[in-house]
Amino acid sequence: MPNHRTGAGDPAHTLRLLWRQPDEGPRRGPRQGRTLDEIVTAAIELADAEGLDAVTMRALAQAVGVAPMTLYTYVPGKAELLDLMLDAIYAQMPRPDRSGQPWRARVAALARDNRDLFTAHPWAAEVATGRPPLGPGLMAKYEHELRAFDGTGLDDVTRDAALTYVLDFVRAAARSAADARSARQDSAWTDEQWWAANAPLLAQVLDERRYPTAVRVGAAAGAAQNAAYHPDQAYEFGLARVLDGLATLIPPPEV
Amino acid sequence: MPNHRTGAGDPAHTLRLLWRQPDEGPRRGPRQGRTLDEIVTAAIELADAEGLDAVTMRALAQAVGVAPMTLYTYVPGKAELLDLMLDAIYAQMPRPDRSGQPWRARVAALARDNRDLFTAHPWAAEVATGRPPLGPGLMAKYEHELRAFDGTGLDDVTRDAALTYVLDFVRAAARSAADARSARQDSAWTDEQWWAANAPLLAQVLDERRYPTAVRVGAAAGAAQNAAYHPDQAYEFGLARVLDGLATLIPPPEV
DNA sequence: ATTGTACATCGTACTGCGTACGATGATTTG
DNA sequence: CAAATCATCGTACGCAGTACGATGTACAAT
Repeated sequence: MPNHRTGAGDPAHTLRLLWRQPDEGPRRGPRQGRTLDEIVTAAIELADAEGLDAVTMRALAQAVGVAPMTLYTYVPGKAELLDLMLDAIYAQMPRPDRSGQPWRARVAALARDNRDLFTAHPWAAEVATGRPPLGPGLMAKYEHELRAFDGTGLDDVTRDAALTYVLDFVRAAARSAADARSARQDSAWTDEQWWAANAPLLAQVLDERRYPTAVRVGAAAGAAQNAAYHPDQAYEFGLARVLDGLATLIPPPEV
Repeated sequence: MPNHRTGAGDPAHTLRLLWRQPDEGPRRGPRQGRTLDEIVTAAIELADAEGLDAVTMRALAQAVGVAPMTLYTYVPGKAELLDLMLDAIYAQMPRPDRSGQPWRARVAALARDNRDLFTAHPWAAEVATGRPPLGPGLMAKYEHELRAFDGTGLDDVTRDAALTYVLDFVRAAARSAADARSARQDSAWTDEQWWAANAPLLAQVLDERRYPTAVRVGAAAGAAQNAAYHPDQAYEFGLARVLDGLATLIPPPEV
């Protein structure tokens, strides 16, 4: 699959699409038979159901009932479509008021909200957002998530760094889970079968005197997660570490 | 680019290649004109210089001076080639004895070693290793890195989880850096130009009353890193958090 | 020395991707 | 009603991984 990445299109055009600013001017010629939202929604559904690789311009065109090239009258190209998809799912995230809770609960909740996002839309974890889709969805998300650090005493720069740190952790965990998922789909082998196929051959070449710690710890870790990689355990362990790591920056509440 | 992933080939065949176990039996017919190591080395050099996307079977074949289809006599397919490439760069990593140092220094050093790996071979950060290349390189790496937690009192399962946590953090940081790098290469815009192109249009649509925190913090963060994303700062901040997070699991040394 | 077999090499071709280009026809403006 | 504009879409191009089969080489058996 291509390296999926946001912000790859013309910035001005992309921004106009994200904020749904129609070109003004006389509207001659036939009207468009679909809306931009219909296209974006169909693309998201396709990605949810079959993965980002399944979102080809031909497949998407078929899903909305037009010819492939017709899509290019709605969107300059696939790059801009990805920005629109991401901003749309950001916009749909829940944003409850959590101002009454302590910071640790608020940050844990923000992590959970993002984890849920990646559960509902696993493809989103694959997309590189170094140049983020600066649309209304991302803005609302950013505004809401920064609020999780209200009252922690962090300065603005550190607040942004802390949020980035939490989001990067959740994304990395989601990426691992998504990788495992797509490996399961694409490959003829399940994880269990794959490890089982490797084990006997590995035993032949693996010298326990050469790799004593690796063999012992690997066996223990393998047994603890049933031979297959268990993303949930890694997530829970990591989230606890993330919160503890942030706690050293934040003074405990006065009791 | 395809979703790069290790462990996608036949496990038995892949393992045999990783551990360089030649098929026995009578060797009839012409000898091969290249060695597997030559192929793998050329692929790594190509990836280092031009990125993983540049490692096409055609380009690699040209680099080693054979026809594209000839590569398939050395390697069953591109999937197995990736496993070989990764295990080879793992094997080359430095593994100094750090048993005299405190755990925090040892873990910081292991993070640095991995960061250096991804600096030398940025493409490695893009590869999903849910089904890792179980070759001599990975084994040596795993053995050495587990030793960083010697004397911390962590049980084997937690030790593995802690190592995974650190490695995932470094990989995620490297992936962001690699994304930024490839965005710079592929796009006609530099990061600075891209943000500069967005700023004025964004100012028009961005309502400060609607997103007060986002606008304030975003401006502060942007100023602190010169408008462009700065991976080094995020890495330093994150690594300190990672170590603090692990410290809550590990009793301080007796003085 | 000769022959048969196994194997390395490689040319051709298939499918599927994003999308450039240009023809067609529908709709609105003058 | 004519002209301008624009949505729609068929065709085609380059590039990816690699399946298939032809060609020729080097060793084993005779």
